[in-house]
Amino acid sequence: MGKVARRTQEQRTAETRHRLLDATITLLLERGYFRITTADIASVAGVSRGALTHHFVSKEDIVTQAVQHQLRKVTVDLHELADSLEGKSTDEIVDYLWEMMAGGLFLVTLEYLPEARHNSEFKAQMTPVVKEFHAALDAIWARLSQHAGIKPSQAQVMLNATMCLIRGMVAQTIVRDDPDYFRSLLAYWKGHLREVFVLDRRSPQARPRRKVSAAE
Amino acid sequence: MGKVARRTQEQRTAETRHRLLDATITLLLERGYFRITTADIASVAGVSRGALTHHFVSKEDIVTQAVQHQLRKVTVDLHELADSLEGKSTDEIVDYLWEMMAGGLFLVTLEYLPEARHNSEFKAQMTPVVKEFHAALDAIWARLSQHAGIKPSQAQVMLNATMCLIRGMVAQTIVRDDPDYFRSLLAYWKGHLREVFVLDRRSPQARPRRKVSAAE
DNA sequence: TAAGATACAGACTGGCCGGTTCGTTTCTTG
DNA sequence: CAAGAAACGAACCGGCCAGTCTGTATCTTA
Repeated sequence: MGKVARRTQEQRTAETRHRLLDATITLLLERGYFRITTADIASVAGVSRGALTHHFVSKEDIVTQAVQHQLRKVTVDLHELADSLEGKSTDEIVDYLWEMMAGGLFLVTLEYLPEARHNSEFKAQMTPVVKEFHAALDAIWARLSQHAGIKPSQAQVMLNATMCLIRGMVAQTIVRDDPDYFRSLLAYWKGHLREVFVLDRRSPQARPRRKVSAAE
Repeated sequence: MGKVARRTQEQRTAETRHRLLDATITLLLERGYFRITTADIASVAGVSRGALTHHFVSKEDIVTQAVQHQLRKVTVDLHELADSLEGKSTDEIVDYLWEMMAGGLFLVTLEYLPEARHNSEFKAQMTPVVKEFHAALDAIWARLSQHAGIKPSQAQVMLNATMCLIRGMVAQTIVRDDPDYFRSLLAYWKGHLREVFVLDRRSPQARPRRKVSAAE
């Protein structure tokens, strides 16, 4: 049988870790944090449990790093979205964020949140990972606000609200199978965003039609 | 020693079940679904595991019934809120809903959602419980909309959006310790609600409240 | 008040799983 | 190429826990 080509230690490590992290995300999504075992992860990754325990000191450790892995990929995607913003509507941005969150990102979050709430060590490991992502989001919101006729501070609040709305909706999808309901909520929110957010293609000084009350 | 007063079977059952359901909610909130055992629940309730297994066929069963118990109590509270709505602002309603959700209701939900997502039997048991609650919410929203003088359909969407926003925010509180952030989101949302409710105030029909149906 | 029914108590068990340990293979370095 | 280091594989173990089962107490009913 064809032996694997000779690789440097660095390559072996990178590949194995990568496979394990991908497998972890896949399994978090498919089976959830409390229903997967380290043996499952190793199996899906196609390596032994020994390999897993060699690279990650605990289950919490590999999950934390897997989430970081995922969030960083998503951050890259979002920056690409911000790159290609010409002619995009706020509707499209909302749709994009919804697809992203409902398509797995927030479902994975929902899997580890209960653990984070009750396992302080795990929470301590996860906190900086989440902070990094939130900071990245703020940067992306700032970029989006540049394309619109509103102040960055307003964009921050509105887009963070958008994310929270979507989070709540995704959570509800688990126990509420009602696409029309979610469509109506998204449609309402898109309408609201359109009123305030004017994605601008030419004139850089488009003004908001309404004032938004920022922090109290 | 003072023996327990003689009780009918019905009383014994009701009391034991009630203690077990209360203990389940308490423990779901404090330790989470996957970190509590049926032995824990029995212990907190002050009964034996035998009593628990006598009244509930499985862990999923007792959790489902405990959640139903909690949701029905919350429904009563919300109807009381709707009763005493004179002179209340939308700000106060938002604050009430936030306190309710962040104070435990949605944290409990977050505990069982992962199980519901991956355990189809559990999900099947939980679905009607959640549906009942959603229907109750719709009825309450209808009452609120009559009070505020806006169209029921609009109130449905806005108040459901409010709930989803709050859900997303509560989820985020677990990994984001930043009260100012959440305050600013709530402040923004209150402002938005004020605008809409004021906007539709111009056709106020001050009719007496009537019973409303949850039907679409 | 006796017999059956219901409520409750507590021991047992079989499977699971994360962490540990140790042996083997692959790569690096001098 | 030899020796050490890193990567990996696999068996083992100790604790945990939901469900089961059997025995006992309390209540109902005829």
